[in-house]
Amino acid sequence: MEVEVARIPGRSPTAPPTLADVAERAGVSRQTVSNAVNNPDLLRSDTLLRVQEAIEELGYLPNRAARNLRTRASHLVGLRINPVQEGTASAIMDRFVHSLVETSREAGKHVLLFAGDPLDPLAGYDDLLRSTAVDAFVVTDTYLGNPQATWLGARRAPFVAFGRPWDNPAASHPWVDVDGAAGCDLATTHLLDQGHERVAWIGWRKDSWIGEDRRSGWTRAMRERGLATTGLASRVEDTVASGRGASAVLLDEARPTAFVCASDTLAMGVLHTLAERGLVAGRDVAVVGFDDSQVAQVVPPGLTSVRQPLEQVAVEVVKALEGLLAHPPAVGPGVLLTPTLAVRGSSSAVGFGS
Amino acid sequence: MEVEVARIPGRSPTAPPTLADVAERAGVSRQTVSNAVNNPDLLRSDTLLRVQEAIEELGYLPNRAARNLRTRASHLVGLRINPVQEGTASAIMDRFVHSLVETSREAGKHVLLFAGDPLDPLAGYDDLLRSTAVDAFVVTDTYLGNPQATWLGARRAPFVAFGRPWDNPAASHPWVDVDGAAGCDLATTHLLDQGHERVAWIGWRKDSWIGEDRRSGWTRAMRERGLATTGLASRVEDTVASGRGASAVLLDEARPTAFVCASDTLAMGVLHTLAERGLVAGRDVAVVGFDDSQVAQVVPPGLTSVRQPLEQVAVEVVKALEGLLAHPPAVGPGVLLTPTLAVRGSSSAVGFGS
DNA sequence: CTGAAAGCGCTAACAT
DNA sequence: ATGTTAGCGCTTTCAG
Repeated sequence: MEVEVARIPGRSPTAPPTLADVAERAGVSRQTVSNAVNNPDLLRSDTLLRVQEAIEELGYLPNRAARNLRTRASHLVGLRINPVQEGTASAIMDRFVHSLVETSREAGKHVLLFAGDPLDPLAGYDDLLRSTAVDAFVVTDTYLGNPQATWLGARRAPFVAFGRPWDNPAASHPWVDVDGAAGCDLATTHLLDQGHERVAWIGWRKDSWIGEDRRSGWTRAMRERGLATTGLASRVEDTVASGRGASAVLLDEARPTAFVCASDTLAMGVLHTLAERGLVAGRDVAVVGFDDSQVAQVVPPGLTSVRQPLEQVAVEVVKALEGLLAHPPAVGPGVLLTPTLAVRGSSSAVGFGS
Repeated sequence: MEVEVARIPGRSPTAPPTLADVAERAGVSRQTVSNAVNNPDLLRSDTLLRVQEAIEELGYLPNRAARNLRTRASHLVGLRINPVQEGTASAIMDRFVHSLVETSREAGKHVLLFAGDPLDPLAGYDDLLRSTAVDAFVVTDTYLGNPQATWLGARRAPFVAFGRPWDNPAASHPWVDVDGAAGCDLATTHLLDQGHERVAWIGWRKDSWIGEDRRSGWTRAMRERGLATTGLASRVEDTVASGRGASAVLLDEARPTAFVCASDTLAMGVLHTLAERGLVAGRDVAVVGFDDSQVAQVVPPGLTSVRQPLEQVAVEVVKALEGLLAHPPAVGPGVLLTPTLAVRGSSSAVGFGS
């Protein structure tokens, strides 16, 4: 296929134009072009215009590598991703990653992905840092406290955490998190408002900070109405099978009429139990999950679920990144966002019919 | 918090060591260090060892920006991601992205994410290309043919497509794809083997190449057994609601005992209809989806689904990228991989009970 | 407000 | 097998 390409005089037709090309075309020095791009207000308006025209005509865009070398910044943000957990519902990262990419672009940054060994929370960071491949990191897996924080802190690596520094509330790094307790309070209150009184909890084991936080929302909402929680809670692993098992036991022993779960995965386990017993979610027993995963959105009759405001999280994370990378660096306080509740058929009759 | 950091003599404690630092320490020239890193076989083994020791001691890693500038390569691969479709089941990208990141790392590349306007298949590519931010692209959304191919081709931008060049089978760019027809043949045959004879199809509208490909697998399998397909097929949009509506109509008018769907999203629609009518998936009516999404894995009683070998796809994509970026570039033929079937409760009694 | 000079850290080409 | 020279394209001094 033959294609028309604007030829840049004196250069290979495929080589992108450089600052020098633009300068020549506009009849100014290279520095002036650089200023036109980075500090337009330094130029007289007519020169500026002439340079901008030349830039336009040549389709000039600054060479990243050169700029990065000079400014010691890559405008890249590293994000570590873990393997997708098969058989799990919570695909929260998907939504977060997209929001982060979108928001980063508006801040002139791009997101660089790297893989992590799930067993080693530190793997992968070091190389990128030492090779100056990224300016900063977004750290997401802070569920086990975050060893990254102290480690990255020690290397003076700028990073923003999505997740609170559970093990060290006084930590000085910027973080953004979603209030899990508020979310579960919301979920529980929603169920109580529907007339439920025996609302069970299925959550994670006690060593999970996030799990305890979410659970506290359930406890709080129950206590607020003067309802007992004894015997209504279960702590298991985050798998469908565990949710299934826990809900079966709870139904037998505590006769709850509703379940609040620490994750959509667990909630799906409850739906399994209900299906097994010929019970209908939303009619016979109400169920609420956490994360508003795609699963929650499409499973019949729709799983009510706590939805994290990931778009907002991304905005705050990028804001924090910009502060962090500014001169001088500015670190604001942690940001705690409030989730919402996506109500569907599993917790209301509304989902039935149409 | 006070931290011990190895001080590099003569430099700011935070500045990473450079080639020159290593050279000085090892008592060789900078070029020799460069060779030690990039062409170790050029060095005498004892010098190599000495240099490697110095590298080790200083924790030296080449500065990416400098290397990129010099070699005119970023070792970055651009991948455009689209917003997560809410209310949809197919989260195939998640798995693919992770595989790609893993495989790329082994090839010394990283994945750079950028956002795309779903309405403009070309958006975002240009800037990255002209600013030399990436060496190549992985193009995934080839479902509408791929305008990117001709566009990127015209700019001499190296890219590998995940997806066939449907509109131009003779296209000369490298591509990797999964045989959708084979997948649906597999799914249909699986159902026929269970004794089903009236196997319905719910797929996409005719203008979707991928949809037609998948559908042809169903047709093929049915014909092979001498079964009629008339009245058993429906073409709708890829939403849960459409799958629900289509399955309701088909059940009323054609009395199928099984459904093969072009996506898990549509299959979930079928499950909705079954739930509405008090029918049990896998016992009363069999259902098979496509993509083996998380939804398929966790919905009761488990949705049988065609699983794309995304890890393999990633491997082939990276292989193609390496060929493309080699000197001279080597473009192999398109690679077509065969999916497998993840069998679950929705198409067999096996899923029941435990 | 604009231009000239220097150098970021690295590697390709050549010289030894 | 190792060292020397030059320069990738840009921005940060510093002069004019």
